[in-house]
Amino acid sequence: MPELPEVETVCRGLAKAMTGEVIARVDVAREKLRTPVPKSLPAIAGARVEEISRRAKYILLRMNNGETVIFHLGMSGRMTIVKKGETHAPEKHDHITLHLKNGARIVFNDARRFGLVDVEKTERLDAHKLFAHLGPEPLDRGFTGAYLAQKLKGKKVAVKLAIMDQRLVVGVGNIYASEALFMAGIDPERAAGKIKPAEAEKLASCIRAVLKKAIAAGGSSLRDYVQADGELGYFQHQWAVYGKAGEKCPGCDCDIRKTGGIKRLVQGARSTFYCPKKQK
DNA sequence: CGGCAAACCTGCGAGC
DNA sequence: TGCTCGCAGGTTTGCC
Repeated sequence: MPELPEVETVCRGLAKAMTGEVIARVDVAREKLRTPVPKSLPAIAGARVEEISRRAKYILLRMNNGETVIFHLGMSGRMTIVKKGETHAPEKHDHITLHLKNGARIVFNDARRFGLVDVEKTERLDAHKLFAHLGPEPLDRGFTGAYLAQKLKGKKVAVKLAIMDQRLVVGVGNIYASEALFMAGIDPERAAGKIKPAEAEKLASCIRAVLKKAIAAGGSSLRDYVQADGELGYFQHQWAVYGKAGEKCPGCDCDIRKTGGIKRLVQGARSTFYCPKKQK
C-alpha cells in the first residue's frame, strides 16, 4: 500500500494517538520480518514518545530514552489504532503490538513481511544502514529541477526507473512515478540522460505536486486521519493513469477505440501506465 | 559504478 | 469448487 503520501498520513495518525504517551508493553508475535525484530524492542517499555516523524518511507518514533523506533511498512504493512476499551479481532499477520500506558494499542500487521522494525540510538540515526544512502526528500528545498537535471545527466536508465531510485530522491514509488511523468508529459521510457533541463524542472515540480495532492487527499478524507476501524493511511485515491490501462486519458479527447487509451508497460518488473499521445 | 534480474513473502482475482 | 497463474503500492543483493 504505502508510498510517501500514505506513510505521511500514517505518521500523522500515529502522532495524534501516541505523542506524549508512554509505552507500557511491546508484544512481538512474529520476529521474522524483512529483518529480524531486534531483541531490544520490548525494552522501550517505560519510555515516552517525544515525537513522530518520517524519513523517506520510514516512520520514526523518537523516544525520551535516547532511542528511536523505526518502522517500514513494506508493500503490505498497516497500522491500526485500538483505543482504550475498543476491541480488535486478532488478524493472521498482526506481528507487533505496542501497548500504551493510557490503554490504547497500536497494531502493526504485514502479510508479506517486507516491512521491518528497528531500534537505533537517536544520535546515530543518520548513520543507520537504512538511511545512509538516501537522497533528498522530494518536498524539501534541496529537491530542485537543477538538482534533478544534474542527477539524471549521463544516465542511460529509463527516467521512470531513475526517479524511483531512493538514492536520487526518496519516496517516489511505482504509482507516483507514473503519475508524475504523466503530469509532466514525459515518456517513461526516455533515457534519463536525454531529459532536458527544462523538462527536469517540470518533472521535479510535478513530483512535488502529485505527492502534495495525495497527502492532502489523505488528510481530508479521513476524520483525524483514522478510519472508523482505526486503520491508518488508506484513502480514496484519484489517479490519472495508474491502473487505468485501456481507459481514456484524462488529458486527451482522442477516440479511445482508435488509440487504445492509456497503455501499460513493464519496466524493471513493475507496471508503468502512460498516455503515448500526451507523453513524449 | 551502471544496469538488470532475482530474491524476500502472502493474498487475491481471473481464467479454466 | 478448486486449481494455477499473474499480479500487487518496496528494497536489497548478487551477477555481469
